[in-house]
Amino acid sequence: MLDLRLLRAEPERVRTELMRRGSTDDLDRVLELDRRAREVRTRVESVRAERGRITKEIGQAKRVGRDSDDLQTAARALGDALVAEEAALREREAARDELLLGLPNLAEPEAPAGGEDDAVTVRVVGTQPLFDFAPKDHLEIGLLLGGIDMEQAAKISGARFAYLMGPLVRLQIALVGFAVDLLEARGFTPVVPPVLVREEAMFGTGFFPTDRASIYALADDDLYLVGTSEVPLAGLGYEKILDADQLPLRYAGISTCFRREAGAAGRDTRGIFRVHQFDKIEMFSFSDADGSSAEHLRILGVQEEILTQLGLHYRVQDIAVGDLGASAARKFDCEAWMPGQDRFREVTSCSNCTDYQARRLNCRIRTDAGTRFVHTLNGTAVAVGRTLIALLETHQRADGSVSVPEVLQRYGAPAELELA
RNA sequence: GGAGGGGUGGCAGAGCGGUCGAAUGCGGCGGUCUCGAAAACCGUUUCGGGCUUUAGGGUCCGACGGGGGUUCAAAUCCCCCCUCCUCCGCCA
Repeated sequence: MLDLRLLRAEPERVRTELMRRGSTDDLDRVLELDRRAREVRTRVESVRAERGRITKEIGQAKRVGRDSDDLQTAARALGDALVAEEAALREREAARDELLLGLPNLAEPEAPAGGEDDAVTVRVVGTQPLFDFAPKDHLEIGLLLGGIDMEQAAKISGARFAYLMGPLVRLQIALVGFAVDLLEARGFTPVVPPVLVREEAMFGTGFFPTDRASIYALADDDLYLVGTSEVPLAGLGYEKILDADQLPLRYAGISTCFRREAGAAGRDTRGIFRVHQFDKIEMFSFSDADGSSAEHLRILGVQEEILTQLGLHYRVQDIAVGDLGASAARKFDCEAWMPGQDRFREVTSCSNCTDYQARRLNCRIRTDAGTRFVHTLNGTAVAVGRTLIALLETHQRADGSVSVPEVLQRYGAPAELELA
């Protein structure tokens, strides 16, 4: 959520900023609704003040045993007059807030202009793996290894589900162990969070109302399956005033993630690249306003460290403003080379949400000048499914067997994955 | 799932229709005292919002888990929800 006071004080600046992201329609309506809401609020509050004065007088009269019927009549009249005004106030403020909630965050000035196709490549790391045979894609390899069964998953759960089996489970466990060790060494406290959350958490992180269609909802309970542990990790700061001295607070969430993939019909239908359920380790930081850009780069650094240690060829993309999620002010994606697709595909993503989520979550620190919203940041450490794809395809051999990076062997993975 | 008891400021804890944004204690901050410190003593100490302001403030409204209701008036009475605790049942 944007700062309403900023909208009032510098509407032109906000308009220019929102123009970069392609949407200014609601801004003027928010300002107009706000003006109208405050108009009523001023009236309502002065009537309430008047009634309060009379009510106090009644109390005094009662104590002395004096008659107060006239005062009571006057107070009742004021109260009756308030009913309609208060309803109007609620209505106008609700209308204003609903639109305000839908406005996206202001982008960092450095974020590239444009949309989906306008991401700027920051750097390319490693070299493209070369094969003296036609490289297979991860599904072929997975089948040869006996590590993936999607046909049977389709029968019991539907499209975009998979059984991960045998050697790939070993690989996942090693990946998780490796990542948790590295993250803890970088100051991130490991967390296994709730994956079912209330709608407040979804609003607080900005997934509602914008991305409601991508979230699974339970039919019989008012709970939602998280699409990322970013949601419950952000929830650690919900309605809280944090200790400023303890920032940045860093957490690494380990969870299964659930996504409906509505609107992605027909896209990436092969294999486990885009599925409804996957496991992910996610970094999340609560930072102060001054430190968030540095924290963002720090998170990106950890992501690159992981990809490098896994022996993957990747590039870093600076995402253009038009392609940012509602909460993000700046976003970097790491795209790993996937030989089976012969191109770079997203494996991690990290966003600086500045104070946008914090304002919705009401997560603050106390300063000499009062309370201030923190900044929140999130970034993928390991998205298991997509990382497996990159690993299998990058380290494959002609017969379909796969060599395993040394770091993962240290965490219990076999030196190579043999054909089933 | 059943029965009962709680949710009040950073924490503990009183208040149970009006003078209560809230006693008291602890903690925090400022000061007195001291060479310095401790102790003692004095003062101060919630958050959100409207209006206003020569920018330090002034003024008013709202908030006692959340929402609704009764009343001239609700922390206090009634209803619903959330949540914590105790006991019973069930369970990895």
